[in-house]
Amino acid sequence: MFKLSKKADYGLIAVKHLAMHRDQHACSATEIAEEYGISTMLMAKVLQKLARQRIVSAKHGANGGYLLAKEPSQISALDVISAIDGPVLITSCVTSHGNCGAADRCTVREPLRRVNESILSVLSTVTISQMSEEQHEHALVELQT
Amino acid sequence: MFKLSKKADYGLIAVKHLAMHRDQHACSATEIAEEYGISTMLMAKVLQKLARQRIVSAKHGANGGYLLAKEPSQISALDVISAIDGPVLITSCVTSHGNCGAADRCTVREPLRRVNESILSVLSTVTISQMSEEQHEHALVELQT
DNA sequence: TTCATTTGCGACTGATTTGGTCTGATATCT
DNA sequence: AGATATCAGACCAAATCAGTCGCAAATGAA
Repeated sequence: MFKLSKKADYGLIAVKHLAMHRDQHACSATEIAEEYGISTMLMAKVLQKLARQRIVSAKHGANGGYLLAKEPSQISALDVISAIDGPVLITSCVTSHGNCGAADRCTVREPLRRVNESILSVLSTVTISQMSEEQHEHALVELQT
Repeated sequence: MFKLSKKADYGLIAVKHLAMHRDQHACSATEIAEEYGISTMLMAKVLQKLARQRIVSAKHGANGGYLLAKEPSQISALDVISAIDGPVLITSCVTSHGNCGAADRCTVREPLRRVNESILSVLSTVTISQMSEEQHEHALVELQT
């Protein structure tokens, strides 16, 4: 129903946390999870996915944990969300390979594809550094109607 | 995972169908469902929700069916989607009444609220009449960063 | 070297959501 | 009266999601 998964939500929280604590020690999954009252196990799983996509870098061992792998301004909300939940597709039809079987008859496919791209555009415009700022400027995103 | 429900998808198909057949006879749920290879029962249910939100108007009885209740240019994709699936909220935290319990600690709440509004803006900018056109202009949507 | 700490990964379970069906009622036209 | 539609809600099965567990591998410190 057009909702972010909790995992993606937690991912954004974690990445923002790392952005705010950068140049300090690496943050362990446990540390982050406890700070926000999230299950340790689940936060660990989320951070693993972020690490696999090279959004954060992991450090094993005692006093290990996670660090941002890029500048906060180079990480978009879309990066985080799709690292955790896979590609953002508002309909199942939009996929490259599989289609909904009624693709030939389906008249909303193409309009929805454009809506999808607008949403991708919104999500990729929002960066972690923007999410960490107090002040908020305005930007314009091209909507392909 | 940020996907439109199938019901919302079917709703858009149905409304677009009605837009293309306006000034003709009323279209029954069965007629629309068969044209696109969708379960009749399910399409009926979708149309009922659209009727309850006054997006389409229903006509009972033989030769009855549904007609658009407004001009296609006055119906947005958001209207259709939220009529079927309820309000579009990308996180559960964003709700008016309930919050996620960790609201005070949650640092992504406010940024996500702005992303949510940008998405609402995208969806409300796309109208059924636009979805029926072949030619597509470009519009600008303000993104609140 | 040994041990505690921490990430990495896959399997698993339970809860929630969603897709889809069925039944019965009500309205309307012929 | 009878055929055709919508209306409403209960209902079920399948898919998805949240969250847990166990075990392996890497690393740092005593």
